[in-house]
Amino acid sequence: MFLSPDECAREVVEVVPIIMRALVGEMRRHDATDLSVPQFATLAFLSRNEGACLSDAAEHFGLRLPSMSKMIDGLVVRGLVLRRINPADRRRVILALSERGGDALRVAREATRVFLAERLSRLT
Amino acid sequence: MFLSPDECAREVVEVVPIIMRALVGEMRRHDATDLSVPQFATLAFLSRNEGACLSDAAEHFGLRLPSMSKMIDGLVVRGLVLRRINPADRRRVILALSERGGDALRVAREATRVFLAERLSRLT
DNA sequence: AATATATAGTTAGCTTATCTAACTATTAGA
DNA sequence: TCTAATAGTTAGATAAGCTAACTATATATT
Repeated sequence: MFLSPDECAREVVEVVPIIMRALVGEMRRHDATDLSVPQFATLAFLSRNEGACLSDAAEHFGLRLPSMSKMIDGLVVRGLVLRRINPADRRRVILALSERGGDALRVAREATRVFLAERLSRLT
Repeated sequence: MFLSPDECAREVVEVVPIIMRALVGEMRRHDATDLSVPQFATLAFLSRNEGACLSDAAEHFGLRLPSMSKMIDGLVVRGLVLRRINPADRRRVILALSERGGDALRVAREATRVFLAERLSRLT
């Protein structure tokens, strides 16, 4: 049965955030890597976009530059992401996963896979 | 075509938050009522659960009591929600929409409906 | 070539939404 | 009656987003 626009709006605005919060909460409790969802997503983006600059990442996630900058900063401090200046355009930055970042991403992906598989198997 | 567990995990963890943020951002820019998504969801819950107590709401949203308490507090201060002590059990609280809260909810629902309808009509 | 404009990022400081820990007040149970 | 449990609040921390204002670099215009 199809949803009316009102019902659809209700679903999106009321239900999706609840699902997301539940997921985030569960992951916080179970994820061995101790990555937040945005951190996880950022590592995943960089693994598929080696050498992206900050603006690339910000645009991909629909974030403002300062937000993205802070996000990346946390990952750089933790040694998961490498940030160096682009010699061809010294305003720009070149981002890449470090070896530890790659490891963390693999662990987080596996943990997420296990978590979701377990959850999904409980649904009808 | 079905998604592999890894792909599914990627979708959920990377794509859903982006969609949510986009939605929240758009709504912030367009919504005449100036309600955040959690505030909107809280009003909607109360409109369907007149007289709920704080724990009911917290459980429904998967939040801790202090988080829910703060949330409600903001709405009470804005005059959108009424909070009074349950005379039958004076530990409990009885929550309800005020008249203004009902109005705000109607306006927000309509704004959301318009926004989503416009967005959805642009998808294939 | 010199100056003006545009772009890429960072810093500072604010807001919202979540959490835990510790507290108060009230009810229920031994 | 004294103790346990329950409902909610307060205090304080953290994460993730924002805007405004800044620096540094590159590009464009005279």
